Amino acid sequence: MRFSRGQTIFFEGDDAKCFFEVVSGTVRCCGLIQDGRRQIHRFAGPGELLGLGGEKTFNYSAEAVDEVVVLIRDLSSLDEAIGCDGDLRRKVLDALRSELAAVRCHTVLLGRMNAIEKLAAFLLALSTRSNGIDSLIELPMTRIDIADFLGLTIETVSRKLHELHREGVIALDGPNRVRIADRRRMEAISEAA
Amino acid sequence: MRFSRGQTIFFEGDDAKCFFEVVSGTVRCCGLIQDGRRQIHRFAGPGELLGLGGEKTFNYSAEAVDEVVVLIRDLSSLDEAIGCDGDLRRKVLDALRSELAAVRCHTVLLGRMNAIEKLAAFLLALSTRSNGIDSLIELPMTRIDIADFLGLTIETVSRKLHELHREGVIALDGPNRVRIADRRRMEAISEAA
DNA sequence: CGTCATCTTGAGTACGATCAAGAGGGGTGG
DNA sequence: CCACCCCTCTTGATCGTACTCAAGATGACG
Repeated sequence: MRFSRGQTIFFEGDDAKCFFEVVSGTVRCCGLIQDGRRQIHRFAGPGELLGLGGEKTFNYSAEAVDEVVVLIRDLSSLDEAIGCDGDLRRKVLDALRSELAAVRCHTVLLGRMNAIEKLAAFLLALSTRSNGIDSLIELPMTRIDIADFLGLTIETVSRKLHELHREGVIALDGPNRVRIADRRRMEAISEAA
Repeated sequence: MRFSRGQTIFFEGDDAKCFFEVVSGTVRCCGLIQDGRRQIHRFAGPGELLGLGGEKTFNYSAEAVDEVVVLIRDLSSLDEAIGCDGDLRRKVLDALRSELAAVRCHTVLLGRMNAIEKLAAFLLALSTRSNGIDSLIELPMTRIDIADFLGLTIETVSRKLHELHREGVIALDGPNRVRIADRRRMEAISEAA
């Protein structure tokens, strides 16, 4: 199943009849408060599973950040299937556990880091997730997405990005491309646990 | 197994050989950054499971907030046991899912609420969790714990608590006892999704 | 009664938000 | 091909909330 930039994959509150596996592209998972404030919990990339939260309805919304392809799987029979199929069981449990670990890490970032530490930690996480070796980072998401992920405003994201640039820690090649120039300093700034 | 106020149940980084079920008392689960800043992910009460994160080592620390009794369970055989035992499977999956839902909710609070909204949401959650009906809330944890849970400082927690009191939304009966005087206003303040 | 830890309160500061304006870039249509 | 529009991003000025630093109050315990 294919979704294009900005399309919603599922809404918070929808009946959770199925779960999803991201094949390509990036998905943002977000929660809202009534006056429109938004908090993105997670950017999900290829291989990651969505919608395992597992109550009757989804408790967050999922939207396509760019061109996204997902597999749709039936959720109703998952619990029993987990019992039978060891591989599936491991896959689902691993997905839940790594999501839990990631969101705990994110919690520390949101509650206890300042703006520049948040940015540095975010960029480093993207770097290790996508390229592994290369220091070039593609940002498929807009400043709004980054801000809503880090608990900041778009202006602060922009300012701190350029501050990192002025200090020689990163190079900016257009708004959506960043290169880590000084990984050591970057890690020092985001001294996360 | 019994722990008293302030004792550590397990450390971040310890080998995760077992998991825990809280029998009585309150446990705080927290992550740290190197300079000592702390973020509490969760307060776990009776019936809740700890340590299901499931990597080789724990990725957070658990400490007793007050007098705590926990059951210790072997983790090594859990994956297979989940395959055999449907009740256990449901219990573990439910625990993972509700923890995930709670931490997502917490993420919105940390990233997108201001101090007074955080306090109101925190007190309401405590109220529904413990008493259900009664509006009296016991706070087993100190201001430091509350601050580290909400991503605030102890001074701000104290100030905002007294602000809610001045406005007639809550009554304060000593530092560790709060009564919700005007639940409607409370919910309006914490208009969480 | 004294000590220690926790909590409260005040004054000043700083960080990030808000408000506002302008720059860049891509797409569409004339 | 250029002009225009729209959307995103950047940059500046000001403001406000929560933090920091500091001192005092409260309560538990020996």
